[in-house]
Amino acid sequence: MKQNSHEDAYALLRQSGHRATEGRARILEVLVKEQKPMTVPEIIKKLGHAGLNEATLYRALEALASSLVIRRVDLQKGNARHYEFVLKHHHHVVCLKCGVIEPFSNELCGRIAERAIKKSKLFKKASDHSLEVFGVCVRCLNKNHV
Amino acid sequence: MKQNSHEDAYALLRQSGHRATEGRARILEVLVKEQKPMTVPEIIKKLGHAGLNEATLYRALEALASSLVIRRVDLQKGNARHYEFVLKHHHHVVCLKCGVIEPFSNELCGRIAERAIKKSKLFKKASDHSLEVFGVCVRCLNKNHV
DNA sequence: GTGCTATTGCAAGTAAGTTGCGTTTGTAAT
DNA sequence: ATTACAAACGCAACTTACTTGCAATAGCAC
Repeated sequence: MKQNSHEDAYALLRQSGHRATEGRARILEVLVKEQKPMTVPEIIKKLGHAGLNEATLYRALEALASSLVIRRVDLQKGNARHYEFVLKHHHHVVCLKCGVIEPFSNELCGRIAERAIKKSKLFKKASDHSLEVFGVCVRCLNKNHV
Repeated sequence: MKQNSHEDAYALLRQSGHRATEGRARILEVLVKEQKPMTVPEIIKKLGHAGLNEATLYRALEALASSLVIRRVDLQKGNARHYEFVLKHHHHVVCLKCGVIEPFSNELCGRIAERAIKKSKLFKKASDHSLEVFGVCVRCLNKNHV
C-alpha cells in the first residue's frame, strides 16, 4: 500500500466526492508525506518544477478542507494559512521564534469543546476545534543566552 | 476609573515598558472597549477619521503583543490577524459561515497545555495557548434550510 | 463516444503586511 | 528647563498571500 501513494490519493479523493485528478493527488501526496501543517508557498516548493498553478492550489486546498480530507490550521507563524493532512486528531506546540512544530494528542480537549458548545446559546454542534500551545523551543532559548 | 480610559491606557503602557503615546493609547482604548478579537482594518475603522498610519498600527500591535499587553489570536476568519485585549484568559467558539464569536472559559485547558510541554523534548515552558472551537451558528444553520 | 460539470491555467486585481528612512516626541539625565 | 537619545511615527514603495473572471481541459456517468 505504501508502495503506491498515488493510488491511495486517488482513492481518497473519490471517497470524498472529488474527481481523481493528477493535481489534487499530488497535493495530497505532499501533505501525507510531510505530516505537518504547510502553507501554499511551502507546498509549491515541494511540488517542485512542474508545480500546479497557484490559483488552482488555493482552490483545491479550500475544496479539500471543506470536505474534511485535510484540515486548515492556524498557527502564529507568518501570515499564511496552513493546511494539514490529519490521520488522527492532534494539536501542536509551536515555537514563537523559529516556528518549529511538535504535535501532541489529548483526549480531554474534544470534551472541553463539546461542553463549550453545550453551554453556548449561539451554537448547537462543533465541527472542529484546535488547541495550539506557544512557547520558545530549547534551541532558541539557548541562542538568546549567547 | 472607567471615566478615564485614556489615563488607564497610559498607565498600562508605562507599566509594560512602552512609551505612553497618544497613538498606542487610542489603540488600547479601542481593544479594551470592544472586548473581542479585531483585525487591523477593523481597528482602523473604529479609530475613525484621524486614524493612525497603517504601518504604525502594525508595528504597535506587534510590540504590544510581544510584551503581552494584548494577545494575537488566530481564528479561521478571513486572512487577517486578530488582536485582542485580554483581561481573563479565555477561548472562542467561531462560526465558520458568518464569523460570529462567542467566548468561553475553561480551567482544564491550561493544564493540558502544561502537560504537553512536560512531555515535550523541544520545549520547557509554554508562554501561551489557544483553543478555538469551530462550528456553524444556529442563525446560519437556519439560513441554509431556506 | 457524448455531454455535463468539476477542475485547471492564465492574467489581472485586491488586500494584508513589511521595510527603509527621515521626522517627531516621550523620557530620563543633567 | 534643557538636552540628548531612543522609541515611536508617517510616508511611500514594496512584497506576499490570496482572489476572481473566463476560457480551455479533462473526469465521470450515461
